[in-house]
Amino acid sequence: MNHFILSRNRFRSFGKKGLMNDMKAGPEEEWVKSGEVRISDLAAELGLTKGTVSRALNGYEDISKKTRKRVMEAATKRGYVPTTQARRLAMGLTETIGLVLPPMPSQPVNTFVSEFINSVSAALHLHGYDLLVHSANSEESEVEPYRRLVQSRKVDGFIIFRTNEKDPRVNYLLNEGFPFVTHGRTARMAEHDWFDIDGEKAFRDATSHLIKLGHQRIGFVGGGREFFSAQLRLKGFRTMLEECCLENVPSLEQPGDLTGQGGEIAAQNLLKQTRPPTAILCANDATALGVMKAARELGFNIPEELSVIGYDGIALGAYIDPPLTTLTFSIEESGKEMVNLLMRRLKSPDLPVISKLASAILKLRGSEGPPSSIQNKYMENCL
Amino acid sequence: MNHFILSRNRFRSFGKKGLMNDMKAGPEEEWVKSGEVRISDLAAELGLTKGTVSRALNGYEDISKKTRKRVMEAATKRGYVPTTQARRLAMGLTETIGLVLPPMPSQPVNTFVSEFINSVSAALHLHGYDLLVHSANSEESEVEPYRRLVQSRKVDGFIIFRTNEKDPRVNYLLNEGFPFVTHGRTARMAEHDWFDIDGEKAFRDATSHLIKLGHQRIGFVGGGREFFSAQLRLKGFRTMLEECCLENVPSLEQPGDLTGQGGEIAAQNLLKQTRPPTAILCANDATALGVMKAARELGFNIPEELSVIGYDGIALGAYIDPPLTTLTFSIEESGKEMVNLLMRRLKSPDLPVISKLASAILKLRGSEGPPSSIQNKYMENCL
DNA sequence: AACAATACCGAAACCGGTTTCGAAATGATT
DNA sequence: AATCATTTCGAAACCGGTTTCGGTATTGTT
Repeated sequence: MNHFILSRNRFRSFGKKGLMNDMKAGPEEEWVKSGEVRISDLAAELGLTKGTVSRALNGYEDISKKTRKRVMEAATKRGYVPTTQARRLAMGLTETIGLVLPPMPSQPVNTFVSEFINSVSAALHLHGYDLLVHSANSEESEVEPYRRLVQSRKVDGFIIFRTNEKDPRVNYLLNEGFPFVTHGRTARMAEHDWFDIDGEKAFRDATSHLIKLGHQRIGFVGGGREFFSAQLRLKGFRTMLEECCLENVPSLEQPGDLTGQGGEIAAQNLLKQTRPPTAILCANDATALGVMKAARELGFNIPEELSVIGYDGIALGAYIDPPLTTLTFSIEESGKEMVNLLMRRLKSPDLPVISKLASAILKLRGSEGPPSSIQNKYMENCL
Repeated sequence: MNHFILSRNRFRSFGKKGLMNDMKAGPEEEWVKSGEVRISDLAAELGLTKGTVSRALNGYEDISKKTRKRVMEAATKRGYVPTTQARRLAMGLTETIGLVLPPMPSQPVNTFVSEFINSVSAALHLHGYDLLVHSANSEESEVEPYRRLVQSRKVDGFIIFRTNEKDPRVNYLLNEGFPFVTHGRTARMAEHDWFDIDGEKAFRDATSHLIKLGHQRIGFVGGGREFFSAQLRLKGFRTMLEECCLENVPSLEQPGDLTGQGGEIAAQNLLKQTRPPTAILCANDATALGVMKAARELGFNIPEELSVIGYDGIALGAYIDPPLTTLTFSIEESGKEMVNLLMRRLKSPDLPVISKLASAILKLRGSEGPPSSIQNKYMENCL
């Protein structure tokens, strides 16, 4: 809503059509400037009404084959493309999906967001949908952007990622009954469609891998408590420790914040202990990079004296020394699957919620190995 | 255009308004489901016509203070927000800017895209514009996505980045007379607004820095010839060599492709020479990481035996060993400036083209230093 | 050949806003 | 009190499509 005062008589170009009709008689009939022909022009040119032209182009069966052909030929010849806004208004839908970027860390290290946007956008396009990307203003409430987009009816649904366990965005949209799909689970995951990577299994795998290498004191650097996914990764770590009869040492579990700095601090806390861990699992690659940096500064050789494993599969992890072993998953698949879930929901809003869990795979690149002094006295007890 | 046949009598919910009017009499008047009140509802409720309500809300001066207040209060009370699609159709604009993601390398290396999208989106929002992100299908022509968006009138203008010297997208849009701004210069930069980082100056600075450290054999790993910006960086490198009376050795200029792999290959070509360079300048950070990897594998210590400098300022560079010295610039500023240029263009299409050149700064992090054997016999000749 | 069924298209309403234009109500002027 | 200028609002067109409904023209049937 504009609250400032406007002069009433603003310029408005009426009668554009007359000008166009003149142009169509011109000599260069084939070079049509894009998007200047309206359905009414086409109708007038063909001696039909715009309703008929519309039905012909949209495949209604009450149009004769001959007329349909005539209309379609004229349409392609004149380069007619329906104006999206008008079509959407008439049909009562926006054919647009919203994606709100969460406030970014000042120095993002992974390329998840751009890859994700890319795959989501591509998948949406196959369904004739557009992607509206909105950035969150860190000064306002997290749900505000969603509220704006819903109220102004700019989108038909949302793609949400980086969910928290208690997610205000999810609460808001569930309350509104507005369609959306999340990348990541939430406390209310039984009430909405979601896609997620099985981080718990991923960290069981990674932990198991380290244990098999002979590690018995394994550190863990997590994410904030608000990130459900980070909690699940921690759970996977603990589960596998227990399965292998390894003691869960609280001091070896350090909180992090999914950034490099957080990793540095956590690593210092871990490595300055009298009995430091021989391996550290990190909730993501950024954290792992911080851990590796701190380890170097404290004189730990990787992987001889300390194994490090991350999560995210960032491409540049392959170029550092040593290359970072990490858990990877297909971002492209994530985008595709989420779009499928969302399209299904838009088509039939009352279907039961469904979800999809994909798995991450451990990409061994060299930042882990057997501990320097193998002490596998407990190993016989378990498999 | 749908070409499949549809049955003619599809369900359409007319008369939704009657239902709504019933609801508004209900007991829970304050909990309004978002976006269910139309301007006609508001008008009926107030005993006004929708034209009057519209003018009141949009600040026309032919509405009495009293009426305006009444309307605005009712609007906020009922939670009225105009339907974007309808408003845009009536006003003949989309208030949307398109951004087409170029086909990504399978492993994107930097976070530029997501940061850029974020800043562009935020800047657009300040002007009441939305950002439509479209992904390019690698199988079709580069301009096809642009053509589609123009023809269907989904956007009012474009933000283009990663320009090539001869850029088909630029040619198409110039030909259409469609507004856009580029991030990066092109062969036709005199004909369109653009924003760019002064890569030439950046590489003059970096080269100068290395020369002052005592380097005399400096290698350069570039990007493909199609990237105008990479060419300009090369130019800056050459210029500074010449200014300092250093010989330009062709074998020290290696082509690259802006990826880590390309950097590895180029570094091998450089370092296996009988007189390898003591420093290597890279057209971007991904390349620099590849160079560092290859150097390590060939037994070169960085920075003692080889200095490496990149370009992009990726955050990950701070976490590797040694931390990567690089040329950085503000992506946020890029986004903001480009949006400013574009908004200006949309407001007054006939203004002369303008451009803005921002500078990168050399962020010293430790991957460069004086060469092991200082031979600065030429240094006295120049400053 | 008369009549019912069907194919085909025009007319008009509708989506939800914005803007123009003119008329009625109000206020100022003489 | 009559006249004129202003303020204020209603009526209606418009943006560019889609969809409903009804009326001809055409075809099919016996």
